[in-house]
Amino acid sequence: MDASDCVPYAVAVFCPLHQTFTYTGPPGLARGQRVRVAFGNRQAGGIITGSADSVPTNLRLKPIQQVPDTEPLLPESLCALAEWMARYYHAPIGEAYELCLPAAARPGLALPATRSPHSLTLTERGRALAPDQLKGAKRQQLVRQLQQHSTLSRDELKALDISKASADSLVRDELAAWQQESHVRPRPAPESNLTLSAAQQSVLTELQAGRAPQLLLGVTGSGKTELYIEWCRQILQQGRQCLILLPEIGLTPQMVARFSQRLGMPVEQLHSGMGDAARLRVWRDLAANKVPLVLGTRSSVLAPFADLGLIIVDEEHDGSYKQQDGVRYHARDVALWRAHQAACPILLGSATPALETLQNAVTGRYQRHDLPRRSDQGEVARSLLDLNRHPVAHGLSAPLVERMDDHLQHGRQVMLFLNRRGIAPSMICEACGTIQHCPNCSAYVTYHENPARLLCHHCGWSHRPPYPCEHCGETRLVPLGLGTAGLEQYLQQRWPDTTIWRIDRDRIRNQDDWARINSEVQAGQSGILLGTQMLAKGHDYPNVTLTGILDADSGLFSADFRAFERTAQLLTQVSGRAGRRRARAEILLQTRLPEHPLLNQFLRDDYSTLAQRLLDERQQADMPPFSHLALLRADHPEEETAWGFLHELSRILALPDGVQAVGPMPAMMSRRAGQYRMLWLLKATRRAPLHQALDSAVLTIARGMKIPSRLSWGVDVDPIEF
DNA sequence: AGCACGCCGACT
DNA sequence: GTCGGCGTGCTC
Repeated sequence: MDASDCVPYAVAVFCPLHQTFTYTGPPGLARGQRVRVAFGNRQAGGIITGSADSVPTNLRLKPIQQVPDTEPLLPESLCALAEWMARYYHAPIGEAYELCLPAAARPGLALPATRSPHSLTLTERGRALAPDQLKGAKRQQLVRQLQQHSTLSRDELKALDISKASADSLVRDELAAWQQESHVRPRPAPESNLTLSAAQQSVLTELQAGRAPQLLLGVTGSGKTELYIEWCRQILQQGRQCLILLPEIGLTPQMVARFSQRLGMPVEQLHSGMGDAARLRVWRDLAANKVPLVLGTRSSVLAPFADLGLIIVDEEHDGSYKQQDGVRYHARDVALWRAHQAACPILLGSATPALETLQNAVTGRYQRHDLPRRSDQGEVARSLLDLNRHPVAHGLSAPLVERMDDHLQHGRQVMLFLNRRGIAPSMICEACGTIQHCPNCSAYVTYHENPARLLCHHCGWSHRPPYPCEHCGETRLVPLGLGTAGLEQYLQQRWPDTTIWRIDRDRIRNQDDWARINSEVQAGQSGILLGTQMLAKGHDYPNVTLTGILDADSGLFSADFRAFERTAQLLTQVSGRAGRRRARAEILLQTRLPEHPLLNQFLRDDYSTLAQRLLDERQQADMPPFSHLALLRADHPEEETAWGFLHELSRILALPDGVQAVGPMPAMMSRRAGQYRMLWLLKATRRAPLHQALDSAVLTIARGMKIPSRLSWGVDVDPIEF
């Protein structure tokens, strides 16, 4: 092609800069097409955002090096999403676009052909067979499943706990065959194989008629999931696509199995554990409208749905929806934007909605629906145990131990909840009394047994004892406080014949561990569950009749204004695990502050009432959702440099009316992985002036300020961590 | 973010 | 004399 035929294009280059770059290329390239360009003295991937309207005349434009695809890979809906994210989150434009592509597509090079995975289907003989004639329980189960679902993918087989060996044995007998998954879009079974309760049916009817974003308030096990599935079935039957967002730990294989069983069709998932190739396949099939439903974690809200018909955000209050590095987006808020753009319904589900969400329901921006508890759920009695008035050993007060004995003797399960924030197994020096810090972070180290190690949960630093005290150098460090590991030892010793399930990050590394322990506990054998925050995300535990919250106070003293909200959610969620289908369940909260208003309100009020009171306090204090926050962040190996950078910015920047600033000040975790973190907090009642302030801050930094070397900075809109 | 250019300290 | 420390500046 003659160079004179070339036309200028605006390209979002994948680098952290707040601007597009102009390149020349052959005419006819479209917005959303991938390119590879020479950038400085290296190559980089990018996306064409449009033709360049004002061509800079003073510089020589470089030509686009490669155009790997003939069509735009990024559909218009995702281009619009990237543009909106860059604007709303004040993120570099290239990073926003890059985030919308699967990792395999980011270098701007030709993509490998993706092969769809194999799935199992019955042969003519297999379809005619009565499963009972077959030998082998697994084989029978598999044939039954296949007769119900027609095909099962490898993932679904795994979810049903059927090995490849059992499948292969059917294939050998010519009852089933592996086939390349067809390119026809799976369809749900037309009729549900379960009946909704009257309450569920009436809420579903309301939901389907709703227009605005909708909030579904219902405890775990109130039947939210069945509602989700039945609504999805309706949307899928119209030939449209559904997105189900789940928190990080919530994406269990059981959830996938439940959806695919009830819908009678395979469903796809997207989560961090998947490889680039698998992700790319789902991504492309979504764009081609060959995948009708996705269950996914945070980043799946950025997937290229061709015809989005419904978005459901389960556990919408969950913190794992907020990305904490790079483009700091909130998947729930992005989901709201996408639903608006696609003009499709969106449902936020939670037993403990975020205060922001509840307030939107109060003002009528969202429609609220309450799903009542199931009638077979028993009463729950909540009470406080004053730790000042009872003897305590290993974190357990005498009355709690007594109640535990009683419940265990009756063959019930007991759940103990330990908030890591409160009772951390830190290391104290016997010689001088210093509690040991991580050498890289402003956090205490924690102590782990088996193998014995000091380690930092924030940067991964670890050291084998003996370790010299950071203050006096003596090697006389002993564990202080109580972690789950230490408590587990004690429980085992005190109740030697009782099963103890430990549920924390050390014991549960992946979805399989999580699924296994959940089904073990659900089997109902008497025992003690001991766990941290993860318990709040557990499933129904019908045989748990006693819940002990060992440190109800922890979290009450955090400087974070969301501390009470999070505590109320945590206490409600943990309490919600227990006492289903049992006449009476007990929840005991151990506290040193028996007069604390939040704890006392928790005893008598439900979450909605409690949350309304917290909202009133937020209004008094002019905090979110009654005002809006944004952070400017600076990280640097030297505290002074990080502070100086933000201070300089605060000096130069003229803030619009209605925007207040706080700081610069150290972040709550002021040092992490050897970097000091400083924050400059902006607050405003209305969003417009806040965004105006952020725009000029970004412009000032990018154009006018010299940025010290090794300094990293960024913006966090609607921050949840300070 | 990368990457080169450039200007001062201890090494074969 | 140079190898390399990282401060500074730039990327169409």
